[in-house]
Amino acid sequence: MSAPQTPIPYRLADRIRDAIVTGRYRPGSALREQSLESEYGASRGPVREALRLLELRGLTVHEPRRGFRVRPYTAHTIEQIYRLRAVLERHSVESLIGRDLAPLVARLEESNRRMRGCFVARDLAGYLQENNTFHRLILDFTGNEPLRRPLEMLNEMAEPVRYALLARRLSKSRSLADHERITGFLAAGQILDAARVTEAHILDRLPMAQAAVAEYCRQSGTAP
Amino acid sequence: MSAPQTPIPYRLADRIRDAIVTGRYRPGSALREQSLESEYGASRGPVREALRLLELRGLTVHEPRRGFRVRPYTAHTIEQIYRLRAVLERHSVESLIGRDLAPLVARLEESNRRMRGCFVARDLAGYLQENNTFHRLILDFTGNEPLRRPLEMLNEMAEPVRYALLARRLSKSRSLADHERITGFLAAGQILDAARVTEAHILDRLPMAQAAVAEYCRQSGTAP
DNA sequence: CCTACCCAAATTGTAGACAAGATCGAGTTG
DNA sequence: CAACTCGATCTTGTCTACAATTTGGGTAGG
Repeated sequence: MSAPQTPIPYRLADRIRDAIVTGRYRPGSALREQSLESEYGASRGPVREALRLLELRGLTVHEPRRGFRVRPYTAHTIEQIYRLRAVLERHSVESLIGRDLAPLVARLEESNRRMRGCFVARDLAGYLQENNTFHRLILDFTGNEPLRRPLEMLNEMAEPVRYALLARRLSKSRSLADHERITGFLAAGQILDAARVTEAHILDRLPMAQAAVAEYCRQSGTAP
Repeated sequence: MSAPQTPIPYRLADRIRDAIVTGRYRPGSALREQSLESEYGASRGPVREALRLLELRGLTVHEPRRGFRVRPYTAHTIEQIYRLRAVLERHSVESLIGRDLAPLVARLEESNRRMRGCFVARDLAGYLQENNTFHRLILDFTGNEPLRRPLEMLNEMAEPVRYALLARRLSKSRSLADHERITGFLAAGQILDAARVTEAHILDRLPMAQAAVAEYCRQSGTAP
């Protein structure tokens, strides 16, 4: 009768993720199993597993016998993440060549409408979420399974910085216009143009992200 | 006094990895904790962690309450993996722009010499390993940390197919010639040419990989 | 000031037990 | 005959407790 309950490590990973993204756990700081155990009321197994799940999502790093830490950042790292994301998102759009894009375009237009709604309502959280939805719709439609994990990883890695940006109210809405251009090109079957705009769409934000990363990083602890 | 030993899950993951790559565990087949426990003489904790480590390397997949399975493959998946690897390796070479490549070139030439040695000695295993070394040398030199995990993942995913190819003695040595061309371009500072050849170097092998994947896949178990 | 040793803290490994969910087959029903 | 239901059984999920290694840092001695 009750919905099949998702295992503790997954729910735990989401909660820890939020703490990382919102900056409560600083980049480079140690995540000690005992602390997390008592903080979240779970036992060792699930805690370790949650940390491994977060490693899979790019938010933690682990060194044997040294434990887990929040992934450390530098401005240079952020640049590498954004450039890589640009390349991969472009690749995902290019891989749409030869497909019937009508169903995808319909969903993208719907997403754009919702995003516009969030924009006029000043719902920044919803706006950001809809932004992620747009890119996820494309990725899902490609059906490119090997591409999913790397892209999700890079997106998660960039999420703390995006949150820092949000807190400063920067970058209010180049996104929506870009998304509408991309959707338009896809609707017209001009895939390569859509891919080019997608790449630029991501690279455009790099400067702001680099400005925000300084905010986000205080103690780095960039151990080799 | 004793050497600092690497934790059990890591050694265990390597052993299970070998069994997957060599085809002893078929793609899509279930990896049950109890079986692995008794087979390798470790207890459930380390076994579960080893399976998570392999998920991080792209060799296993996990569904909550259903357990771990060897990652299933299709010919289509292999194509996606190779195309993605081509894009990423190209990106890694392109990111060398503006660096002093002398130290890298020296190491690459050394690797090429070793590879030639393996070739004349008909040491196929060493040849394959040296092949991986070449690409790893470039990746390490870029210092692009966010790029490392995705590329290693895709490489590991392709490893079972590569092994199947090796078993059939196919594709004996376009690699060495390609590597020497790439090294030459890098030595001459022609990065973009090196990047182009790198991309082609990987895409060239796609047809053979697709031929081999049929060999490797017998029972797929491609559960949604 | 530097080195060697020692100790506290953290991670790692193991065992046992029970709960919760999934799998699969037998039996029943439409 | 097909589909569905109900359990028995297997597997994963979770917790507790204890032992073993290793790390990191502090202290004493040269």
